[in-house]
Amino acid sequence: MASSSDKSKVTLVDVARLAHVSPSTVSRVFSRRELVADDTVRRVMDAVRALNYRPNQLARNLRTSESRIVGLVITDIQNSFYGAIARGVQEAATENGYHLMLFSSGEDENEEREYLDILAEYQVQGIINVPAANARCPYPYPAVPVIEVDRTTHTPGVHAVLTNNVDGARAAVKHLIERGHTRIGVIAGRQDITTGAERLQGYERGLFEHGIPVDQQLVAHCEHTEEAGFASASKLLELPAGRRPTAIFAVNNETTLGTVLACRELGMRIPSDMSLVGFDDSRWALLMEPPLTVVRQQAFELGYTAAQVLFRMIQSKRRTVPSVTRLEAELVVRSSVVARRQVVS
Amino acid sequence: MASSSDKSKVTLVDVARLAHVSPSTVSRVFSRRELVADDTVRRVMDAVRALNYRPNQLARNLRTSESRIVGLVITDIQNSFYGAIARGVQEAATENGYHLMLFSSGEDENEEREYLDILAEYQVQGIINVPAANARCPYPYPAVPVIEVDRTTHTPGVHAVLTNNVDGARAAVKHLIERGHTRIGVIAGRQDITTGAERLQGYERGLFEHGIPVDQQLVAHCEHTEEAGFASASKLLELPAGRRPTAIFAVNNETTLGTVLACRELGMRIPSDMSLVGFDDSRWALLMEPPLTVVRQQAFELGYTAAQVLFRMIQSKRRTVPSVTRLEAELVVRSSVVARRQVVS
DNA sequence: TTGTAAGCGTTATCAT
DNA sequence: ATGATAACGCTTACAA
Repeated sequence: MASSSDKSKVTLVDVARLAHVSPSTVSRVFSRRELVADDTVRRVMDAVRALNYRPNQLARNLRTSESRIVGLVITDIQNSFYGAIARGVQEAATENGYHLMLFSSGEDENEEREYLDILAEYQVQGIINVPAANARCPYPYPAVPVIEVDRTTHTPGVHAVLTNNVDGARAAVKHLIERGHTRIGVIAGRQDITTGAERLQGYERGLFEHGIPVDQQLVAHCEHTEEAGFASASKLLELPAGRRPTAIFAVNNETTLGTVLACRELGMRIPSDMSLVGFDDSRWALLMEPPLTVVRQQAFELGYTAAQVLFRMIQSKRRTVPSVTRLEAELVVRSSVVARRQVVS
Repeated sequence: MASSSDKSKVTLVDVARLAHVSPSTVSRVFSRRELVADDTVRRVMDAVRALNYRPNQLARNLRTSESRIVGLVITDIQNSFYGAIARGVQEAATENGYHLMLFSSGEDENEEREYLDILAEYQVQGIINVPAANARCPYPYPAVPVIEVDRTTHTPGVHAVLTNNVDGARAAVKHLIERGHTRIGVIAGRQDITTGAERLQGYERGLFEHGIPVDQQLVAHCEHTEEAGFASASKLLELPAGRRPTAIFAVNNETTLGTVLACRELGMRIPSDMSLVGFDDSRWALLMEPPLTVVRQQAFELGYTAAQVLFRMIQSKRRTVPSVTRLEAELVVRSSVVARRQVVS
């Protein structure tokens, strides 16, 4: 069992001493082994094993100024959508020999700012960020590349990997209209979050393309939370019969959840009393009764792609021209939309 | 706008030069400000702002050997149960001025081992780990404190924060029995994962307490995944009528999901054709039709508590006596269990 | 109250 | 192929 339970940290120098070589040789064994004689490598590695030596990355990184850490700041780690993004980022990071420092900002721009600061102080080599609403003057660190994912602040020079929200929302609205709905409510989210804004835009465009005017009474703005979605949906559902929507489009998974709960609370059946299309797929969308029709984002790919873009930036030192990647969203038709006898206007 | 877009890193020395003080003074302004004259502090802070200086944590930590990083290794970041644990850990970490390095092992003991190595190399001050199945000789780093969460390897000397799985499972079985079920199937998970083992044990004890013998035909072992749960549940559901269970208890959220899908696939209605109790609550359990009766774990608290224990260890240098904390699980009765006409045996 | 100097554990440069 | 030596950016005795 040797000395494997040594309390004190064992360093390069200890290994060097035991192997009867200089510290530089030990270092070379780890970085550029081909420059070291086979026999010496063996001796060094024996010592490494004997002492159970592991290089101190802090020291190594200080010297090389390569932390091999990337930062990920999301708004809510408990939302499975962001969980999937995180998994995508982690997979790409691992593939590239990087590691992940993770923060969840809770949609608070100050917290977010603080986390970005901390990441910079830890000399991360890149940051992937889901910018919180309102995130103002965003990136104080021209030295570290930042990729925005899911949402964007439109900061000049910043890369972004986003969903094609406009087309996703249009597809949802088109589906609803084709099934005979004309009074379509929308839980529109926040307009200072690009996903909310773009999805509302897609909603409006979808209506416009079918010659249906936007009725502001059917547009409910709210926080991107289950509670806010519940409240907003309730308002729509409590409209008098003639002005009440026959269908609702909710722009993210939290508000969709709130909408389902609101329907349940008011005793409205989906889809017979109210049709519903959500944004973001999830297990409960499938297991719900009826299974929910949704616009599915490529969550994992969002994270994975963002990380890819980041590593490409890191590799090719020079500032690449900022790109915006849009991943397509896909309408998944299940059973939460009823076909209405169409009254052609 | 000054020189805020400097490309090259600005260091303590730059600040010192600009403020006409020594590096140590600048350092003291950041660590022990009360030792520095007010006037000097002002001059230094002016320089800090002018240069947009941020301390290099890598260097600082190398010097102090305090990385202020804790590692978290979970098995699946996309599982909302572990997402909640991660959130708990992050919250506690932030409260204590620590930061989180996150890895998701995918239930692979080799990956897990690699991540633990990496964390050690980054000089993390503690590790919170959901040990993967089979994780053999677990912690090679007596120098860094490890807390196991959710599951334990029973390694001597390691702290653990776990759910009271036995009682949770007993409560589920008791509930089923009280509703008249005697043929209760169990999707038992893996026995080399303590959660699986303990929940099966709770199942057996629950039966025993009511004088019902364990029928091995009703015990299905499987991976902790949706697919495996689906397969195992299908086998149970396809048993000939007389030997088929009237109710199923599934030991985690993934296998519960698989079980629901299996029922759906075979056209069996819950609860009229088959009653079901799951382990782990989630949004879909609530939204399902019928809403699912589950044993709810305190996921967030699991993570938060584990981190608390860890920070207590870090603070009080000396090796504390290893503790096992058990958090209670709570039966949440919804509508997935039907009451049967009881045939008293 | 402030400055000097040594050193944390590595790697890079230059010799040999 | 290997070794001496000087950094990397910071903290901390110790001195002044």
